[in-house]
Amino acid sequence: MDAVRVVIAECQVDYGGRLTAHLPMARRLIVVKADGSVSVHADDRAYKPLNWMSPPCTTTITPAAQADLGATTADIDPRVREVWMIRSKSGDFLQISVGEIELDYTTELGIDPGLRKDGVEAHLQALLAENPATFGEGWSVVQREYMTAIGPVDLLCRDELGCYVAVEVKRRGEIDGVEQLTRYLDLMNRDPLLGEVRGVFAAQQIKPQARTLATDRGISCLVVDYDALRGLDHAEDRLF
Amino acid sequence: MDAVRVVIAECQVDYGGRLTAHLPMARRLIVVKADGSVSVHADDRAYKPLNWMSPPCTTTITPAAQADLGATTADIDPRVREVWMIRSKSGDFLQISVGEIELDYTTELGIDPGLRKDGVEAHLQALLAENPATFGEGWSVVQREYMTAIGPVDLLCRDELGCYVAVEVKRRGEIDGVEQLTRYLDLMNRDPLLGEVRGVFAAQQIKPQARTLATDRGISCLVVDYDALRGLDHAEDRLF
DNA sequence: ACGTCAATTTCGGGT
DNA sequence: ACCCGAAGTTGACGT
Repeated sequence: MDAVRVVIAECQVDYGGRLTAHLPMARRLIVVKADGSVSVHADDRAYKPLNWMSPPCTTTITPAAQADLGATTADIDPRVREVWMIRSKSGDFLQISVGEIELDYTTELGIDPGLRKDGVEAHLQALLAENPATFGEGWSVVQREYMTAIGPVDLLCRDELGCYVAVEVKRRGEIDGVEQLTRYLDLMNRDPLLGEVRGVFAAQQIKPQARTLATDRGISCLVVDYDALRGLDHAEDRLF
Repeated sequence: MDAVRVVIAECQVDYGGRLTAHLPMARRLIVVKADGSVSVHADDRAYKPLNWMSPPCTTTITPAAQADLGATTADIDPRVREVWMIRSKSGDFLQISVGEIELDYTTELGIDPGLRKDGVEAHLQALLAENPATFGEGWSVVQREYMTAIGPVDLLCRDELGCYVAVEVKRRGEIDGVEQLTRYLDLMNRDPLLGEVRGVFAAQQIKPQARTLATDRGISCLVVDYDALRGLDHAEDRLF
């Protein structure tokens, strides 16, 4: 069924799976997408639903009269007209007890052309790789995504003295990124071929605690101006 | 305006802010909530919209004819009937160029009674705090959320010999949790008042890599059975 | 399939 | 307001 269904109705919701959750009866927006996913929204909390079921999952709709026959645990709310049971393969379930329905609209949307993004971490890494002078005069990039046993280092560089430097690139520099770079440096500094490897933590923004931790570990911090870098990039495009 | 608005329409979307993104013209589901948030959905990707604007933000709707007057950069798609400009205070914007509208429905949902959850990390921590024998005979809990300079340790305990033990509680134990506990232990072991502090990593599930890293650092791992603990809890309720 | 890491993460709680 | 950590995180990518 390749369509979206939008429902506004009184409903009560019970979820069981990685946790259990309950929503008392109230009027809400229910969206069923072509992928089978179901989400239940209140009129706040931005785009996050109160409760949901991710695809793949299957929905079974039962009239309240029949659902009643199987109900042994508790009385069914008399307002309930039908029960939607949505199950995933992992055993999660979302039970929506639907009362009065105010809107029930189904339509086809077709395939979406998809989203084009610009400005994510990968672009920042690419721009830095093309402009190693951002780190300092005489710096060069040895390799992007330099593989180690525990994962890829974003940029492996050499400084003006030829010393290796591992660069961790983040859009927003937080403590996790420093931990990540620390793990790489610990490993790389056991490799005699590389000699002593220094670390640079490069991000558009660096949180104070991340900077403190980095400094404490002898890692340099570099705040990168994405727009300026992109400008450099465009300037080069014009020159050559 | 305390209401939800559900629109199904042809639209093109342009976002600028922390990154830039573009969606070509296609039929989509647009949801405007009472908090002012706007989200644009395709019929897949579960509950995540293709693009959105989080509250607080303000929406200005302009008929295409007028929007055209201000258009200097590019021709406006002739299918566009009105332009929604949604702006946040931080300068992010979401521009939705709306074409043919298939559905436009607005209604009040009222205040939602809200979601009740059970089984999150806080509950696991509370159950462990009430049942320190889970860690071992003769263990006691000194404090929950024991504050350190770099954040709160989930549980500070004493073992059967009276030695301090820092416990990190997770629903799912992964490498980040081990790093977190390691930072706490590094700090606490500099405090002469505590003496030597050991570490315990307690979770419902522990990933192999997390276990390996923990063991390597002298941190004990404990897999906790949430249901059994809850059972203990209920048993106690009945006994006293 | 699993592990790793990014995300316009979002969301809630504390200081 | 910022900072921190949890989340039913979700999602993409590589092994």
